[in-house]
Amino acid sequence: MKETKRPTRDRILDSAEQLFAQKGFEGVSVRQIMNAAEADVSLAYYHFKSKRDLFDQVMLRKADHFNEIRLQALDTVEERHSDDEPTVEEIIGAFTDPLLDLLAENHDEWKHYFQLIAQINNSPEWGGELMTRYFDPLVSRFIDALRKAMPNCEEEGLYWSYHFLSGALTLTFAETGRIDNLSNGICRSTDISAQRKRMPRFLAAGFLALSQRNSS
Amino acid sequence: MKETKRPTRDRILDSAEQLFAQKGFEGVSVRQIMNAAEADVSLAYYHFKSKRDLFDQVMLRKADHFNEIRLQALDTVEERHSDDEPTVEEIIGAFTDPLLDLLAENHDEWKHYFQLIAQINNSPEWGGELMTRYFDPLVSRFIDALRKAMPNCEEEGLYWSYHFLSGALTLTFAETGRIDNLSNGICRSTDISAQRKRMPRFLAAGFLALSQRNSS
DNA sequence: GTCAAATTCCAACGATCGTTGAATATTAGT
DNA sequence: ACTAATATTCAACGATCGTTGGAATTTGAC
Repeated sequence: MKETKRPTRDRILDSAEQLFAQKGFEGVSVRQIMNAAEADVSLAYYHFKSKRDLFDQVMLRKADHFNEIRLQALDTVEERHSDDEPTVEEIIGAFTDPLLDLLAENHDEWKHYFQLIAQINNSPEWGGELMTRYFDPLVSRFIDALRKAMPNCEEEGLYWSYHFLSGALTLTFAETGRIDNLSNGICRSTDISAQRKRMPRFLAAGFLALSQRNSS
Repeated sequence: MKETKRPTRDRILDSAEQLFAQKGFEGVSVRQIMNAAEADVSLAYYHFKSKRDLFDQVMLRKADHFNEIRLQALDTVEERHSDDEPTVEEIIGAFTDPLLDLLAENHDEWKHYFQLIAQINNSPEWGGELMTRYFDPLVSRFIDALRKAMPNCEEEGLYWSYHFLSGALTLTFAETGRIDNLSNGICRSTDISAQRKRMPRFLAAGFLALSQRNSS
């Protein structure tokens, strides 16, 4: 039986995604990436313009699908509530659950991309620019939906709530193993169902707590 | 008037802290650090054993103070409630407010250390180990306090709640400017008082939402 | 002022970095 | 089979990497 090999360009992107996610952009050399991809160093510069371009293509490759499934989930939620308003927890679930589904169903394929985003999001150098470029249109749609679900929420509270959500979500993606250490094995970084059960509820409660204008 | 210069070792640590925070460990060379510190390259290896040792000393330098002020804040809260139980929001406030105070009162001195921790916490390579090494004793004490304040909370929910807290907190520390972009200037990454007003309330609501054992 | 210790400067090491040009092999269209 | 485009290999470029040994200087105790 003939072994059909994965195209070189894809193998490079795969290796780059994994190594960038583990060591960061500067922590990995082009040679290491091409070693992992089992291809000559110079092929990196045949298929991509530069190391930075390779990095951008890694980000781009999955960003669309990343956004689409969440947009679909939001559409589904909104269609289901054609006459009334969806709950905050439902909206947040549409934001987080599709990603947790990806991880649960195809962990090997998505794990490193998620870890990459976790690092980007918390990088002072790239976090502001890259996250904005790749995910802001989607995020804005979700914030619109949340604003409708919490008409009394002040704008500032809405954005800070999303910010807290973003931090909680991306740290979960990072799968650093810290929660495993801290909890002495009670929790596991890779336990997707534990996350799905708790994250939307935790975050929805936070949103609602900031949605009530009050003095204190 | 004689200009008394900051000791070389401290200048190296200062520059290293800033550059590691901005570009990551591998993103900065020892030469760049020593240039910023206005000292010869080889002095890095007189005062420290290696680049990695320099990094560890940067982490260590402020970790103790980092932990102490929060431990004090927790003690104060517990003393204030010698007869009853402190609220979840008070405990979380003791965890976050001392840090926000540092940032508010001495932003230039602490900003980069906070950003460094934000990156470490989300790094698959170092997050698990380093955060555990430097902050776990303190975190365990806070989790103990939270467990007492929410006696019905299941252990797993408790740890996941802290995990979400940790992600929200560290992303806030990262000051990436993303919330500035997303909110069109309504929120600013550096607005400490906005964070202090919202973070404990948001997170306390999340904790409480997961503290009630229920079926769903 | 002397002398030893602590600190700084200078020059360089081998290794690895991102990147490139040109030669070679493979594929696809005719 | 011939050709043109696509893909891969090989060797190397200058720059920079982390690190070191040793000479020169500054400091502090007596």
